[in-house]
Amino acid sequence: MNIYDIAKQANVSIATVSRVLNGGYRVKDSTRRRVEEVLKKNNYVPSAIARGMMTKSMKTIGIVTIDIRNLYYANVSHSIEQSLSILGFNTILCNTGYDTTQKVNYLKMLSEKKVDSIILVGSIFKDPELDKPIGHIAKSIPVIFVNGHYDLPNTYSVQCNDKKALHECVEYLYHKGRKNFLYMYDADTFSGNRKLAGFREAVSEYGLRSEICYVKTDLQNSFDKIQKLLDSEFYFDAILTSEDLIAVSALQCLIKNGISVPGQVSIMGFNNSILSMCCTPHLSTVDSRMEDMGNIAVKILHRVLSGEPAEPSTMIDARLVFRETT
Amino acid sequence: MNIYDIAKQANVSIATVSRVLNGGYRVKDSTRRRVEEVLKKNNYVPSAIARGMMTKSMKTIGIVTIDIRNLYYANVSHSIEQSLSILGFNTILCNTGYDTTQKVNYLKMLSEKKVDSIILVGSIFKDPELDKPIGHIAKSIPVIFVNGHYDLPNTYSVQCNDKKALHECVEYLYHKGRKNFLYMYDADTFSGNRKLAGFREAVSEYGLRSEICYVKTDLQNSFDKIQKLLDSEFYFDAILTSEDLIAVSALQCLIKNGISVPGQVSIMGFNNSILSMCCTPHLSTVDSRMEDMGNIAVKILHRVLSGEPAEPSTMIDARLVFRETT
DNA sequence: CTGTTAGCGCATTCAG
DNA sequence: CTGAATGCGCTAACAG
Repeated sequence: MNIYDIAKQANVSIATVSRVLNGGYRVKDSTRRRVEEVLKKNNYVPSAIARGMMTKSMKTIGIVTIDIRNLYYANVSHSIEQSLSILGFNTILCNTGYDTTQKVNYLKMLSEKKVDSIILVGSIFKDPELDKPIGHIAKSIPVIFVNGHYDLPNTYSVQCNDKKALHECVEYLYHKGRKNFLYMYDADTFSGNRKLAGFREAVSEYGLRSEICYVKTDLQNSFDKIQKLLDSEFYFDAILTSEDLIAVSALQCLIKNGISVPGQVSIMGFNNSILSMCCTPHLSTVDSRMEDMGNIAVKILHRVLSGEPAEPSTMIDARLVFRETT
Repeated sequence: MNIYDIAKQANVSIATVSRVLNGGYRVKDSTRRRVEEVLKKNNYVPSAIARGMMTKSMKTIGIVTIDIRNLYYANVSHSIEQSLSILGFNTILCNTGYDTTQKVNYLKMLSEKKVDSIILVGSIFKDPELDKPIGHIAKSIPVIFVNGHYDLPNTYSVQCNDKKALHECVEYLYHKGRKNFLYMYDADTFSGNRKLAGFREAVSEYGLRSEICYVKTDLQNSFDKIQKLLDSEFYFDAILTSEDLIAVSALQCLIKNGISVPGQVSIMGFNNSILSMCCTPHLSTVDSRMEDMGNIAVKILHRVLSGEPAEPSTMIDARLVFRETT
């Protein structure tokens, strides 16, 4: 069932059918109704792919993330997908994992499918192998980075001011009398690096003792690392993390060791995910405004696609949320 | 840059270019190499949409879920996406929410994009408005239900035996001496109904006192409901839920009220999500094998798409996992 | 307001 | 092994 069939049944030309399909302007009311009737009767569904052939657009965008099971990616992706859907776009989801080859491969698939844009959410590392593919793609379609940044033309980024947030966390706890800080992080992403930088900056600004510890995004691994630290000589009275999950694990470990939180040690997570409400005591954390990030990314994209000028880089502030672990 | 440009540069016809693009059979080694060189040099990317025009396939499937932020949907979707990616398919993600209109609209968009199949994960309710659209779609492409079921031709389902799982939970706690059961559920999905049925069946089989309570998938709402129940006359010593999140909330409420878990009350969640490990004590729960469900769904789909026969309906057993709340 | 025509970029006959 | 010709279903001029 295509427009030819419809045209025949309605006794019009395919051009007319196409017109009513696209808003029905410049077509007489009576014939439009006639065509619409035939359309309904046959349960006609236009082929977006034939349409895309002409318009050069399938009205779909690709979103590239590490792993949608991670609550941060899930939240941002959801917000992007919803905003996009309102604009009539569909979303191709790509879970690349941490492997560069995978990422390159996904980017290639998206290129072939002629997506209207690609949004990379937090999935970019300081990986030189990605420079070329991304640069190449940006030559034909806009590329948006959510919590990432590439200094390339036709590239836009929306970031959360993670650095400032970490700085403020340290500052807050310092004013509460904390002097020995542990920072646990799980990823070398752009965002991860900024958080780390914020921590380092603040810690040196206030002349604090500190330790930095890399862990996997995994409850057990974080737990073990904390336990090891507890058994070592490093004394800490404040733990900051790059992810709620890590903070939850740290919290559990401390409690198991009979350490009072926030009595002896303060803990803060990051992202304000549901996890922060599932542990006891409830976790203080940083609201990285995942939903806003997604919405803003789409707003920018929409502007770019409409040919309007758009900020190449926008940064929004996180918000500290204090609950029971500080 | 299209095959015409390539053909010209390589001094061959477009047919030859097309051949090397599709495996390079029936083309002399030397000319194939020549074409491949031109391909590389120009950084040629074939247009999946033009290809789709002929082949009637864009190599993409649609996955329809309620909300990817829900850990259950995220896990299943992730597993589907990954399996599909290996087969060369991309995935269009749709978060429909609970609104029927939205669902119908998404189904329409997917139809227009000519996806090779649609996988509905747990997103189907006993909603008669969906019968027609789904039935219509199934006429042209296979439709797979993950934790759902429609008795339509060209329709396949993979389900977790939720009913049996709930039955076993009750049975287990009964043998531990529990006699007063509370079941809290959050959704009227196919799966939700089966869980409820399993609970009812077991509770009546063992002659137990029981109460059933609907809550929103939301910490606060569950908490309030439990508190209200605590203040009422209904006494319970076992809580079963349709979702880990609800169980976590129940757990927190009991603890706040000074009730010992599992001393006085046992609690079990459902899904074995990361949430079950974030609370204290760790939640006993049901492993609904989210990853397996996704893999199986894709395996079935692959068979159907290859023209091989496939089971219209497959059911796998859940596994109870006992931690610290039972 | 409506119809005719020409592609979009590719896969696929069918000849050679 | 290779090329010429055709069509997938639609949009977009361009005429009328």
